[in-house]
Amino acid sequence: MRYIVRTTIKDIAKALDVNIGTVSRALNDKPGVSAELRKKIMRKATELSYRPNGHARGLVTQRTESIGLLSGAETSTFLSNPFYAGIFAGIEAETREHNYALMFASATTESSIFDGRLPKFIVEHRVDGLLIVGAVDEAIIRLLNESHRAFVLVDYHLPGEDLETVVTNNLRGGRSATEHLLSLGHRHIAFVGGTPLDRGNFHERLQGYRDALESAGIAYREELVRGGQIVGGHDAALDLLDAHPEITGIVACNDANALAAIGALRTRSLKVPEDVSVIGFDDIPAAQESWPSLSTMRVDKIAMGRKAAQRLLQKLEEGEASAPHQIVFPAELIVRSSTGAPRK
Amino acid sequence: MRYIVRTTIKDIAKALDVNIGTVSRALNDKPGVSAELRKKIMRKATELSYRPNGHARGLVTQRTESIGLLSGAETSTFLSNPFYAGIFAGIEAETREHNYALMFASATTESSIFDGRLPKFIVEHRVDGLLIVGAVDEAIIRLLNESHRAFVLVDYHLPGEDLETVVTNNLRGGRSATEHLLSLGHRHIAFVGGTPLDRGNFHERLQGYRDALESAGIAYREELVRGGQIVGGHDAALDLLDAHPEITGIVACNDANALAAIGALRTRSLKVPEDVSVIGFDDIPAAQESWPSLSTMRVDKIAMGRKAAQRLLQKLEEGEASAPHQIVFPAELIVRSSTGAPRK
DNA sequence: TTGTACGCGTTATCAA
DNA sequence: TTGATAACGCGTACAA
Repeated sequence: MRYIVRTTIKDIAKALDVNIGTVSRALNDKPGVSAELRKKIMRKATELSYRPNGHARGLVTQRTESIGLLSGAETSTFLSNPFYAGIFAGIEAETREHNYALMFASATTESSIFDGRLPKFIVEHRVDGLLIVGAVDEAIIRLLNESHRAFVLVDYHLPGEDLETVVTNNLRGGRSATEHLLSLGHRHIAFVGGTPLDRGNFHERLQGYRDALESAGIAYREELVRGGQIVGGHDAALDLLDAHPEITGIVACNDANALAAIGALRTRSLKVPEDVSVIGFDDIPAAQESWPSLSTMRVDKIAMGRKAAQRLLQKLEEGEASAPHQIVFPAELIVRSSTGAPRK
Repeated sequence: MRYIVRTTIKDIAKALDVNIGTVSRALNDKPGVSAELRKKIMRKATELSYRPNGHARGLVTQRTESIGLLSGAETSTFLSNPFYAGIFAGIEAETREHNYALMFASATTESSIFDGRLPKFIVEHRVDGLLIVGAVDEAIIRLLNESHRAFVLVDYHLPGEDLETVVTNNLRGGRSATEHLLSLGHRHIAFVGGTPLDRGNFHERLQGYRDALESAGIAYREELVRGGQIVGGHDAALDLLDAHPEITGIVACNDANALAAIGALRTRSLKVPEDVSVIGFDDIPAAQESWPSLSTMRVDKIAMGRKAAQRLLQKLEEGEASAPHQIVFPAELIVRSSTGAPRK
């Protein structure tokens, strides 16, 4: 479906009676063109509203000047997660500022590593590099790595592998969240939500929770920990509260689960924070808008996205020489109204 | 940054001692190749893990087999709007299933129509067509239309223009929402939220509200209508409630504003729905998860996104001949627990 | 400083 | 059915 004949460097060359090589050099700011002629060419280019043809250029330069964002989760899940949405926004901003185009696709686990199921833009090399956000199939990452494709993992890492990553300091964050409750005087603190809980981000946050308890001289009680999906956060909290009425504080694996837990407390007519304090993780927009507003560990999602994109673009410039960085973003304690002193 | 020499049809041709033309035909399922040779070529292709080069192909076919998603809002605003996120997901699904790649960019108003500020993939014709989601600068739409680019407007339309659009039936939806409250016995019904309110979706929903009142023989009172941003939905509702304590029902321009209004009611210690009923619009995930769960007008966002992508792809196939469709999706009343009979 | 010409990988047209 | 070859638009090494 093409109606319009686009102008090419050939047209410009013809109009000015110069050679296409000269036009190409002028347009690309390359040396070897007199200032005068260069100006004339530029003027003619805008006059004819010339736009470079990405295909032709890519064919010779072997570069696309676009990068791909690969989601580890199903698209709707990915986008409806405010954490990932923030990272996406950061990536988009940085990408645009560097005049790269951005492609999007999701690589769900079912899609396996068979090429046909991998996003088209990866298979067909239509991007110079990849930003992989969230947990994707290890096999895919290995495949990409072995075929020397440039990529950066965001909010995910393969323990023990020396890959380019941008992640949150979950361990310290989980610890800080717990310490906040401890400092308020809480002693019976539960941990809710998170799947999986035996590895990944939530595991690290849980580990931070354990560390904080230990440092405070409080025994870790496995029965005060309940994993589960977001909606399950509600049920998990109900279970816990019914079985362990001594609980006065809850550390949630993320804000969504924290909000679900607050819903559960409401079901039991328990007040937040008078009866039970709740702290989340991520600082999604809803944390501020909810009632009561949610104390949480803030992660600068935009900055993470931007940083990841920066690293990728740098990698693309430096080429193979570039040594992998592992960048860790801190989580900052934000105290709002869902946490307070424990009930007497 | 290329480390690997990709195999081309030339390699396959050489390996099998046939001509590249033959290889091309075989690989593209074109006639003119013996079944036997075709099979041999296919086998060799997988053996050498051949991947077509999009640039080379695009250069000759003038097609990219990718489409662009253009957001009318700033990326973070766009993504954090569950309505748009749903549409995005629908678009992505449909696009992937048709084996098209998807590019993303936002066209905020400040970016004006100067080419340099338009997303790269549009300027450089790196997509075959565009899905424009939400309100973008009219000048951009005109520009695209005049240059005969293929595009579909989603959740937006230019009144009076015969463009390809996929929108929600806001008028009827606003009417249904209001009628729901009327049928419960409410007589003092306010309308909150929405910017702008003098045009676009929210205007149409407001119009539906007016129509419903009129049909019920209830005078429209301008003082019961308050526009405003989402966060402002809270303040708008507070204003209204303080000035007009007779209000027993609220129609919100969308779910986000409805939830904000509920927050406002809580601030005034008014119960939902016992004291005041609230109904939203869109049926975002939070509508179901909130407390009380929100009655709303459901819009099938995924289906809208899919439909829009379908139309675009069809347009691309049919070419100029394709007459613009204006597709209108209904909004379905979902009754949850935020609406009930008015207080006595 | 400017021009020439080749090649990037593919499709398509024509001839064999 | 198969082969040869000319585009497609651009960048660039080399020649002038």
